[in-house]
Amino acid sequence: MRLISKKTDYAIKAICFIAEAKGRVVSVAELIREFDMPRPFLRKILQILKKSGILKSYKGQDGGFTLAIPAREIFVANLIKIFHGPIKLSRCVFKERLCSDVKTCALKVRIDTIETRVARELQSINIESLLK
Amino acid sequence: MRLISKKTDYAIKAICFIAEAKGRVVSVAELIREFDMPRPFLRKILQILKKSGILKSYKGQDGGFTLAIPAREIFVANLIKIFHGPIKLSRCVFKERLCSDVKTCALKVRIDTIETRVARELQSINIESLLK
DNA sequence: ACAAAATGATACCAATATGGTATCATTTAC
DNA sequence: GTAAATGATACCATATTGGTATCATTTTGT
Repeated sequence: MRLISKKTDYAIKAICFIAEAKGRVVSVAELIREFDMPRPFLRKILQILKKSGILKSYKGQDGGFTLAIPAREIFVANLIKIFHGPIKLSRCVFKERLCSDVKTCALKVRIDTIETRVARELQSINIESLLK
Repeated sequence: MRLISKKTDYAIKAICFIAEAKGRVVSVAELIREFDMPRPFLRKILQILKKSGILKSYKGQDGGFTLAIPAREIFVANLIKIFHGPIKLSRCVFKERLCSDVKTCALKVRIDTIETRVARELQSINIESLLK
């Protein structure tokens, strides 16, 4: 029951570092010199971020990554979604046999409220606000 | 990344039903007649709830369960904690090498704020409010 | 041309959490 | 004494998470 997994955590740190490089291409080698992350795992994460349009990549010697979009437009909620899908704090109980059950629905309404609020807050945290 | 797992879900439904029985001893047989839950799984859940002091149990024929404490004093947050441990939305990054990292801490503060709020809300939902 | 250094793609593996099953022991009511 | 209930415990299946390994491709520098 974690909002921030290793993947998200590594991704945030790497993106912050790349953002601070201000357009200079940053390689995985440089990132693992800076952070304590397993190289192949980080590579996989960066590849996913590239496919998701968060990073741009450059192959070949002196290759690496830059931001594909401004740091201000990258939100923590986006990253969580990329690695773990939509934020769903409770399963959809409506598919169950007893979906009309008052107890379940009364609870679902309240969990949904919490969920919406959490999602909104995560959507409000962008990478730019984590820099410096 | 679910707040309400199957265990918690089944537990809540079962506790609500037992609460509505108003002191009458309720057996597993009766519960699975009412709800669509796997018998051995539910048994395990109820045993844990008994050990946790939420339910009282009665062995032997005509045995079963009653509430050990009033429905008003059983909170959803308690149940989540029983089955999944303390609600921790982010891992403790302070143990990591780069714990003094500004980015990480800036994020941690914000995640912690969300976490505290979620925990408080879950702590405010008691079983009594889900009855009828 | 070629080697080095980088990412791209992909397959695989280990640990953990979750959801669930099965079995036997013990207790109690009739 | 038997049936019906919980107590205890061991086991299993699946999904998720975290991580490794390998080879292909691209680019730079000589």
